[in-house]
Amino acid sequence: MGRPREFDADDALQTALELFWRKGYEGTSITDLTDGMGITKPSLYGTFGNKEELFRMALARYEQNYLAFFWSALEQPDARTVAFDILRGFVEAQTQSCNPAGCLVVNAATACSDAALEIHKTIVERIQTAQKALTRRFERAKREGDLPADSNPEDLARFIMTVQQGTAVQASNGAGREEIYRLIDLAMKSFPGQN
Amino acid sequence: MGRPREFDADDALQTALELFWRKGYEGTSITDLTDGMGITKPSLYGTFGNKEELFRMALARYEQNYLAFFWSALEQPDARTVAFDILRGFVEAQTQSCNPAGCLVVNAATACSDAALEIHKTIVERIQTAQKALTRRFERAKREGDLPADSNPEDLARFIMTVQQGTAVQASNGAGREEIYRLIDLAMKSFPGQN
DNA sequence: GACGTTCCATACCGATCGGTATAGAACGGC
DNA sequence: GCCGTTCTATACCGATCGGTATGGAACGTC
Repeated sequence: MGRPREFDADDALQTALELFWRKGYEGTSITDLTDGMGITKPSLYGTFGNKEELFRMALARYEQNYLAFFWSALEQPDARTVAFDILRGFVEAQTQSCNPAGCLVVNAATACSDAALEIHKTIVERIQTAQKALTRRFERAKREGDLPADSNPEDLARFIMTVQQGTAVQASNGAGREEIYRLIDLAMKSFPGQN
Repeated sequence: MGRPREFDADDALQTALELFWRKGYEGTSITDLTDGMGITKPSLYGTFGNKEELFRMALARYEQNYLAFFWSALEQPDARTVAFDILRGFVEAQTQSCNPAGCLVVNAATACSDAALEIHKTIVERIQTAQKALTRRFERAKREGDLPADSNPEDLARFIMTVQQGTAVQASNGAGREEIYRLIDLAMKSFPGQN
């Protein structure tokens, strides 16, 4: 039924993801995308809807391929391991030499034009969702006696997310993986638990 | 000698600064600028050169008005006070209710289009300059016995900068001043010195 | 009051933005 | 071989991008 498409939609989406990752949502033009993906504009619009929908698909792929560790880290037995695994996982995702440095989500989380407000809103929601999930996990840890009674789960979750966001900026600006590993070792000294 | 300009260049620059701060370099169009500043395009180009030069002037003003505390904090007597004053100063600048949330520099430090590469390079240089100055200050502190002999000044400086960059993202995404104050109190537990 | 100078208002520039209409090429089903 | 369908190629759309040419209005100087 009909002419088969001459490109692999999955490969094309991966390419779009890497372009958005490296250049941001607004910094990536349709021409950048079609050139990189090796397809024409009607193919892009026919397959992915429009630029915003394409970005959302790329974001979903990014979360699935590069941020999935976050949700499994939540299942670690104690709060300190949860926190450390999350930070290590983020750093790995942000400093793979075969991928753009930094984090697609953080890159899209700061200033943006009026035209990109909807995308920005989605990004902020995603961050809040993760931060809330981490807060819930730390609340559980506190109930389980895993975190001290005087600790504040919300503050601890915000701290971990903040360090992650800071490392994303550092990675975008050229910091290496080993340096950032030392950084999170240092940051973990603020976290309650085995000193 | 000639007709006097009908607007205050300083006010106009302040408005441009706030627009760039809120919407980013690429997200702010010339029309956004002229509308906000209440001037016409020839006036903008006659007074400020072009968009890139205007941004650089706005950046200089930003550093002067909102980041000057950084350089005076370096003169505090001990490393811990230096670090704490820097973090507090950043949070104050990023969470003033009369100004856009977040940090102009961090907003411009992540992903960007090819067209903005020069701006991005300048921003990264600025961050590196500050980070290096902080490293030098911590090296001095180590020599003075103010930091432990086994501490790594470069890592400590990177840590402070990373927390600052993370708080900028948090502020951009709506975190309040008090929450971020608690955050940096927590972060300072990783820093060598009194408890 | 004419003059050179500077600024402002309008209209315009080529290029690019995101997005689409049209037409032809490549397939499966009959 | 013909048909309906789905893809691709090209050309095009209005809007906006950053930036400028032109012409008149407002000044200080003489």
